[in-house]
Order: sequence, then C-alpha cells, then structure tokens
Amino acid sequence: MSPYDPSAFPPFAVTVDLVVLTVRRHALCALAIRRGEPPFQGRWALPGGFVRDDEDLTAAAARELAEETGLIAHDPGAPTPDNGAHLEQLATYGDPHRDPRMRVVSVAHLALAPDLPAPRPGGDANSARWAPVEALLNQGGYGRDGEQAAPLAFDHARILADGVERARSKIEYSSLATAFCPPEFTVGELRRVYEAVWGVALDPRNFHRKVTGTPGFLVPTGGTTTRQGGRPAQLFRAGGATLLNPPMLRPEV
Amino acid sequence: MSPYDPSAFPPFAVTVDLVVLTVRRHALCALAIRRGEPPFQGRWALPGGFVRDDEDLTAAAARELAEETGLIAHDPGAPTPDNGAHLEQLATYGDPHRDPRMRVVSVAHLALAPDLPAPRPGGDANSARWAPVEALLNQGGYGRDGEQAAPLAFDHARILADGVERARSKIEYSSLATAFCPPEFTVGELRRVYEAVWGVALDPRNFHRKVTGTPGFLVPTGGTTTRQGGRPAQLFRAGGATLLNPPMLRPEV
DNA sequence: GTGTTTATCGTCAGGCAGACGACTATGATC
DNA sequence: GATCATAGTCGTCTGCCTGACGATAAACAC
Repeated sequence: MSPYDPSAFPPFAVTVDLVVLTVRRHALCALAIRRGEPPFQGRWALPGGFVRDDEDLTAAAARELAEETGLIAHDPGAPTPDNGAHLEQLATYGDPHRDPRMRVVSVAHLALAPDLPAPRPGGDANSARWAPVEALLNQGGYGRDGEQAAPLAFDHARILADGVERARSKIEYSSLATAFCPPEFTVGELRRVYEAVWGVALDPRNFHRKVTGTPGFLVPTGGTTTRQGGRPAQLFRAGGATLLNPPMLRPEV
Repeated sequence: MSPYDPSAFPPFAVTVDLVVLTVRRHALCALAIRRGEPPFQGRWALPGGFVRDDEDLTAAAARELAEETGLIAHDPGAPTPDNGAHLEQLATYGDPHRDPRMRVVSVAHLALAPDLPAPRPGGDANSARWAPVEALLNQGGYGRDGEQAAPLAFDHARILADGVERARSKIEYSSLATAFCPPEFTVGELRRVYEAVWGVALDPRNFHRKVTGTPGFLVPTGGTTTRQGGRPAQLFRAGGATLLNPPMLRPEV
C-alpha cells in the first residue's frame, strides 16, 4: 500500500491532557476541571485541549499548562525557576472508544508544580480546583466537601493513576521532588513532599542524612527560616544533580 | 471554543513505530527496514505503519510486530511464551515537521524479543535486517559490511535511542532481561544479555549470587545444558516476579 | 522557666555489593 | 588417558548504605 495516500489512513484528532500535581496541606493533589458540555457534562476531568496545526506536542502541553495555571514549563534538568513547573510526556491513550463521538488520541503529559500562592487556576473558581488524588481516584467515595464524587470523565482516572504512579516512582531515583517545592526550601519541607506523594512517614534524621549527603542534590543558600515552627532550618536550593544514585528508598507498604 | 467542532481541530495521521530489540552475537540489535519509497528512499527506518480506524494503539503495534517478525506480543507480567515478545508503549513523537509531507504523530513502542532462530523478518532479506544499535545510531559510521551507514529516516534515530535507553534502565529494576532469552536459559546467558545491553562486563560470580538470590526472579527447571561449553549449567525459566528489589546495579561507565 | 516543636548530629547493627579465591564439570587437544 | 581451556558454582571478606533510635540545639507558647 502507498503509505501516504491520503485515503489510506483515517484522520485522528490529537489532544494533550495534563496531569498537574502539587502538594497541598500534606496531600498530593491534582488539577481538575469541571466539564461544561457533554459528554460527561458536569463531571470533573483533566485539563487539556487540541494540538494545533503547527504545534509540537510538548509546546501544546506547555500552552495548556500556562492557560490553566499560569505556570511556565521549563526544560527538564534546569533548576526550577519562580513560577516554573516540571513538564514531561507521560503516555498516549488511543482506545477507539475513549471518546464517544470521534476518534481522539490523547498524549498525556505530567506536570509537577509547587503549591501555588494564588490557587485560582483558570480564573473560574467553580470550574477548576485542586483535589486530592485519592478523592479523584476513589470514584465511589466522597470529596472533602462531603459531596458524592463522580468518576473522572473519559479515561482520565486511568491517566491520572498513571501520572501519580510515574511521580511516585520518579522521585525515588531523581531529584524531581524539588519540583514540588518553592525555589528555596528546607529539608523538612522536602521530606513532607516525599511523605505526601508516597503516603508514608519517613524518619527525619535518616532523611536529612540522605539528602544532605547526596552530592549535587541540595545546595545551601545560607539563609534559614522558621516558618515551620521549631528550630530554624537551613534553606536549600535544588542542585544540578538530576539522578540520585543510590536512590531514595521507598519504605515497604 | 467548541471542543468538538470538526472544523476546530486539524486532522492528524497517527502511526505506530516499533523499536524491536534483540541480542545477537553479544550485541544489542534492532530491527531496521529499508525504505522503498520517498521520502528517505533507500534509507533504513524503524518498522511501523498507520493505526487503523477501529484499532487500539497497542493492537496496532502488536499487528505491525507480527507482520514484520512473526512475534506474538504478550501481556506484560505474563511469562514469555514461545515466539512471544515483550511489548510496551515507549513515547509519542509529534514534531510538526518530522514527516516532510504531512502532519504525522507516531506512537513509538518498544519490543524485546529473544534471538530469533529464523531471522528472516518481513520475508524480504534485502529490505529488513537486524543491525547493531551502535551502527544504527552512529550515523556517520560504517555498518558491519563496511558500507557507509546513512542516518535512519525521519526522527527514527532519536526514537531508537530513547528505546535503547528505556531497555537499559528497565532491566535494572525489572525482570525484563528475560524477554531477551528463550523460554529456558542459563544464568550465563542471562548475564550475557545484561552485558550486551549495557555494554559492560559483569562478574559472573556476583551476578550468579544476585539473580539466584532474588526471590521469584528465576525458577530452576531441573534440566542442564552444555551448549555454551564448559561445565553444564542449570536451566531456568523466568519466575513470576517482575520488579527486582533491590535492583540490579549497572556499573559506572 | 517549662514544655513543645522542629532541626541536626551521632551511634550501632544488619544487609548488600564489589573484589576475588577456590573448586567443579564438561569438551578439546595432545 | 593426561592436560588444558572454558564455563559454572560456592565462599569469604570488606566497605558502604540504610533503618532504628538516642541526644542535643534552637526557636516559640505559656
């Protein structure tokens, strides 16, 4: 067959969907958008949109991220700037019937962001919110407002679960957890990120030894802070190292 | 904007491309297809093709894999059957100009297969071959026949490099290396897989201790073989364990 | 001052990996 | 048949890292 005869292949719509994760109040949260139109009208969904005609996939994801949150995606490996977020491709979902109306292939991306001082994603507070991933994934459960939580639209629960699992595993062997922190942070704040993402408690002393003993992971800024109460803690910035070797060990469940 | 107005989004062609890896003669090799038509006519490329109208992405990749090699993809986690190969999604490539003629988004997949007894992929020996990944990626280098090796077509060098990197890292923490082995294999054969994929030499004694000491990794079949020469070696089958904890450590380069 | 909270330093035992010696069982060679 | 080469398998030792946990330090609340 002629591989590029325009009649020889079916046309697809291509979208990007975003799993945007942050840590709020000691819980791993994801950005969810309430759908205003059918199908799945009124249900929560992941933010996303169509890839434009002359737009790279990563550029489309970065554009959607900026539109929804104001966050600027930065290159992996570069230090997290102010208002910056880590962005990487997650996986692609193309079940023929994942959208009831047409053939849509969605290239999901994963974004990790610090807790936003102004959590007003999208401008409309009623149509977008940060929700704990547990609430979004427990489709039969109840949200924090006591309301019955409906399952996420489309196959977005699966996409969210894959994104969460990627984040959980990737902070083991990379310095990616610093993407959840502001530009300057303490060892304790970084530890609470690990605890929230993994859902476990870590020994503060062993954690401190591990992260401060890994070359290139953390760079002290010289300042201290007392915003967590207790003894003032040193402030650090993310170092240049991206891969942790040996990795941070996730405790057994 | 109306998210599903057919005029609101551009049509894309969606393809699957395959990085099919195997270990032959102590070298990591990939399946390459010679292109018979422009663009990149006569150049080597990864096997692939269009996703059909009512076909899942994984199904399309499995179909292409069977067409090119006769290999049957099996579910991840299941033991490798005869003539079976591991298949997983790798990443998606959608640069607007990656194909000079039209907008094509390619969902690349990674397949790992044992060295095939009948290496006649595709039927036409002149248009398909197993080539060492080093030769395919060293675009200015020379193939094993002494011929000047042209770079792979499209962005396939990048895709191949990503697939090789995925394989190299994934055999660290999973039992995926057994996908390169026949159903029954010796510890030495498994070690030579690691050595070929990583391009390093491993200590046979420490390797033996590690793989036989990891619960669920290897299951002895009771048989022995002497096909490698020397003292007969025990035969093993892949155990049920898919994740290695602690992982196999890749020596520093 | 006392208690509470958080941060940071130290100590100790167990586990695992790298380096490497020793022994075993086969085929090849003389 | 003796010898050699090859590959597999079992042990030992040492150093590093982790988990468990004691102890001290520096802030705030009362």
